[in-house]
Amino acid sequence: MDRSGGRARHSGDLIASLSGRNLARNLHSDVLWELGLAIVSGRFAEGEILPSDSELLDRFGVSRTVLREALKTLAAKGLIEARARIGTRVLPRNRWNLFDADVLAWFFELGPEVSFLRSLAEVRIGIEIEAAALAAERCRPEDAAAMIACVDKMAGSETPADFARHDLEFHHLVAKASGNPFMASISALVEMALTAAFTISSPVNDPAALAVTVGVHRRIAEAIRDGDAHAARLAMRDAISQGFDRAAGRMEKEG
Amino acid sequence: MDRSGGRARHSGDLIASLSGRNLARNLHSDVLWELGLAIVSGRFAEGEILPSDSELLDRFGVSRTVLREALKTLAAKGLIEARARIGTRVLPRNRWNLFDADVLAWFFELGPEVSFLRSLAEVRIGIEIEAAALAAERCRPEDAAAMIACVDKMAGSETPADFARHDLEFHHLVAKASGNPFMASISALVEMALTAAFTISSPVNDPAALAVTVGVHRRIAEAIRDGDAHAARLAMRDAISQGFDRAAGRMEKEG
DNA sequence: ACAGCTCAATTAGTATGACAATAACACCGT
DNA sequence: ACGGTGTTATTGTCATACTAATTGAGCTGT
Repeated sequence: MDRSGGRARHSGDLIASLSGRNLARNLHSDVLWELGLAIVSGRFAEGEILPSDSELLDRFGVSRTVLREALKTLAAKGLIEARARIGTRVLPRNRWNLFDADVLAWFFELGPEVSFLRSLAEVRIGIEIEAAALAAERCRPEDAAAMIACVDKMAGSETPADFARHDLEFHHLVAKASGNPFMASISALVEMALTAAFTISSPVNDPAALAVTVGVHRRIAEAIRDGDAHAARLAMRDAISQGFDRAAGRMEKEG
Repeated sequence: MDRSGGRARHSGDLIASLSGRNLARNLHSDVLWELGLAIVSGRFAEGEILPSDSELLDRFGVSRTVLREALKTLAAKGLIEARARIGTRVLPRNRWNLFDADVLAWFFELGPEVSFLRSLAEVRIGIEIEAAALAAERCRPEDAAAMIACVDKMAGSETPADFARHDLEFHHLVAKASGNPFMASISALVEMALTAAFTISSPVNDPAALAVTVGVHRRIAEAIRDGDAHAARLAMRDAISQGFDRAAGRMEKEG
């Protein structure tokens, strides 16, 4: 119907741009996003059979090739499964690949609930605490120096976007210093998502909050530099839960 | 070449069966696996342009439809990116979706190195420690009872496969009790992968090791039942690192 | 009336060939 | 030397077949 229409990808666009993703404007990506959003939002419920090829063909006005490639992409992300004579079924949520950038973006596009953000923050705590501890044991002096420098840049940030970028960079440095590719991959994803959601509630306009945030990040960097895994754990937990509390508090106040 | 041939998916098959995946034997999945393995193994290096459509068409002897759907699936998993006139490029590893069941399976198919397994175990520690702590705070009495019952079944296991299944079930119960869908999703994936790798080094044939393993799992369940998040953390860390140490030790001993 | 079988209908899977859009590169005019 | 322009290779899209798999209805034999 409104295929050529509004194309309102608000938070999805933000996440997409943060992740360095090329928002290619090809047909199959349009269909993909529309179907992905419909599934994640529950308009196509779990276990439900979605319309047959020919009906979707009509609805989107694209060729079978395009439709099928979009469906294959959804299948690759674990959202659907196609079987002959049955149709294409929406898989239960526990089969979805929640750590896929697109799937996450679809959740955010729909205006994620606080419980969703909390779950994500909990994952972040688990992963990054461990990453900080590993970094304390493994990182080279120049890695630690880069972290300290990054904290200084955070302290000097003047806009929320600036602050968010340096914050992101800091956590990325820690993840990289952990020497664990999974840590780097997952924390990049989660941070990207949460940053998109939390940039609004930045501490840059509140000098006291800014000082606290910068201070706790400095504690992380110094603990890592000193090889103190235990202190690094504690400081990282503080940093993340503080950030979440601040954002969640503001969310509940505003909406 | 040997498209119709041996189809030797050893550890991949194990992971596939554990994950309840239907190993559909359609053409596009054959092409997908062959290309996926080639990329993960580095036969198509990061940043490299892989052969054009027409060349791959010849090589695999399939239609363009099939080839393109396989490529779209790889693109959905972040392994490749196609651009007109440029070709299809293998993306850098940090863009790969390492938490995809297929991608993990390809790594295991190639005989994962100890460092790879260690990285996975580290992720598991981070995630499951947090899951155990959350479970301690949130779970209902009947959840804790189910965990205790599961520990009993572990203690009574007689074959490595039995033990692995109950072990898996235990950690699944913890993840579910945490109330965090991401925890459940990621721990399911990681456990599945590590179980496939570690079933060999099961403690069932060593009564002393079995007692230790069962004991530490019982400590987890009891801490969760008592709402003691701190104790749950400690016990979970012990459980996972013990398991990894045992498996890694055996791997290095055997070759 | 029942059990089992066969066959038709439906749906996804595969094949093929054509054309459109894109972008690197060589070419040409200035 | 430079800037615009056309060529061309490569992916993107379309349309139309045909194949394979699987369900379910209807048929058949007992």
